Amino acid sequence: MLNHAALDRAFQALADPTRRAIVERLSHGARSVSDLARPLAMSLPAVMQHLALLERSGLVTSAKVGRVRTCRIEPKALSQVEAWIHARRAEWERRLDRLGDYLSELQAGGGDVGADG
Amino acid sequence: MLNHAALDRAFQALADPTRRAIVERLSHGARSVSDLARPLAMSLPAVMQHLALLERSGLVTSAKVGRVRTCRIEPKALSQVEAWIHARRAEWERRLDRLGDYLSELQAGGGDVGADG
DNA sequence: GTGATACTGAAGCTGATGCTTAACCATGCA
DNA sequence: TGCATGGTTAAGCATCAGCTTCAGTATCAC
Repeated sequence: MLNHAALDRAFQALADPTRRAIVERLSHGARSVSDLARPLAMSLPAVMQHLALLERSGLVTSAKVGRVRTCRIEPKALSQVEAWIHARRAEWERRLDRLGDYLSELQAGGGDVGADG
Repeated sequence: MLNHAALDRAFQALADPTRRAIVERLSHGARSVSDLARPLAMSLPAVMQHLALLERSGLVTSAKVGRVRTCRIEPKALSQVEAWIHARRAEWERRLDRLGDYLSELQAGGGDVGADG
């Protein structure tokens, strides 16, 4: 399980459109730093800063061979972010279901709801 | 489908720990503004700014009855963020699978890989 | 060794973000 | 009518995020 701080970094990493573009790109295959930088309208150091953040967040790993650093996605971190969102949505929908059930019951009985506030 | 800008706002909204705490809280049921603010170590206006951002992002909706504004989760927006992450992870894993298949084939044949860079 | 390529480090600028305080408005209630 | 409650607005401030440029270092090809 991703701890609080790590989840924090992961969400923060994904908040930036450039970094999401990088993740999207990397989902199609590992890429070198300058390869990732080429289509982006910014300097190489700027891209490196994004990559550093992605790596600190655990979403991306990289390894250097010779002078080329190759970056790739870390699917585990990605799936843990996914899990967090899913859990919140699932909990909400579970509640709605229970409320639905309760309201159905009431139709055959009587009383007060207390709703969902 | 969530457009680019909306997805952007949603990810940005979730980047902040306070806002994620609010979403987490709301997943257990709708809440009023001051109710949400109570456990948070900040002023009410600060919480309102977070809520405004969450609402602009589409993750949260709210309605005012009398003087009380009640906030609730918008599961659709949440699931679209979830979908984005899932798609990236799925794509990466699909690639890994194909690469695995290819490598298996090679073991029964011969040639060059071209790997995943 | 020389030059090109690929990346790295550091400093600095600018606008956005997250907060604060100090008002203020609207509703509920005695 | 007057006071408490719940929310809202506006202004200001400190910090941070994202970018730039400039100046490196390491590797590779010749």
